[in-house]
Amino acid sequence: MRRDVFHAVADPTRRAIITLIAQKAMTPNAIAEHFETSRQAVSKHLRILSECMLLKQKQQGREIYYQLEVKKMREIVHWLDQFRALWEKRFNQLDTVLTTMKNKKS
Amino acid sequence: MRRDVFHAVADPTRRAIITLIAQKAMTPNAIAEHFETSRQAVSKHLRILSECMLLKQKQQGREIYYQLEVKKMREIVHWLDQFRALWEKRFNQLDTVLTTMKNKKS
DNA sequence: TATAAGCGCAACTAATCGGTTTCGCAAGGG
DNA sequence: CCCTTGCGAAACCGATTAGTTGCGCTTATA
Repeated sequence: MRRDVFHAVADPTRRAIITLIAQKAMTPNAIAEHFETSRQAVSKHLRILSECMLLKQKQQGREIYYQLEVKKMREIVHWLDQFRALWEKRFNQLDTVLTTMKNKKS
Repeated sequence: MRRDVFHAVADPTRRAIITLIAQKAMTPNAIAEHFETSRQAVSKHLRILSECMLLKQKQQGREIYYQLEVKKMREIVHWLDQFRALWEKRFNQLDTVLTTMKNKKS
């Protein structure tokens, strides 16, 4: 069983849930109302998100409020950092080309 | 069959392949040498990456060189942008709003 | 106190996943 | 010309997935 942020984010419904509970804590029922799926399906997604360490939860009577552990999302950003240089290199190269053209003109 | 960048990135082997072919184009065999798995398994991953529009390929004789379409990775970055403001919450709300406005402009 | 609401958990199902094995085809090399 | 090499595609396998249905526990409410 693979449980990491990348797995959490792979499913589109899960991404929608993540976006939903990023701003404010919500109960499973409240979340389920935003989708076509059942409360139980949402609950399963919440369990996965929880196993991926992506959730903060707070019991309030018989209701459980779930909110996103936003910091955890930065793990994806960190992995993506290795590519940032590559797609910025394109701009740098373009800059070089432009500079060269400009210099040749003058 | 769900084929998007998030699906591509969900598998750890696929992430390793992505990292590998980000810098320079490689043949399936050359890629497979970096892992425990077979050439065929790598080929399957390449097919998936290709369906996710993450590959550039170039035939050279009987060899096929695959390289990462780095730009496509930015789709993940764009999705993550919605959380950036949330984990930079150490600023007060006005600062966050101003930063968001500034980033959207540039 | 009886009933309803909110929830997690377990069992089940069809679909999909990552991997292997096998095959066929095209391109080099002796 | 044959043999090897590099590759994709298909068939198959066990494991995992996302979803459903049904259950039982706890908490609120009439």
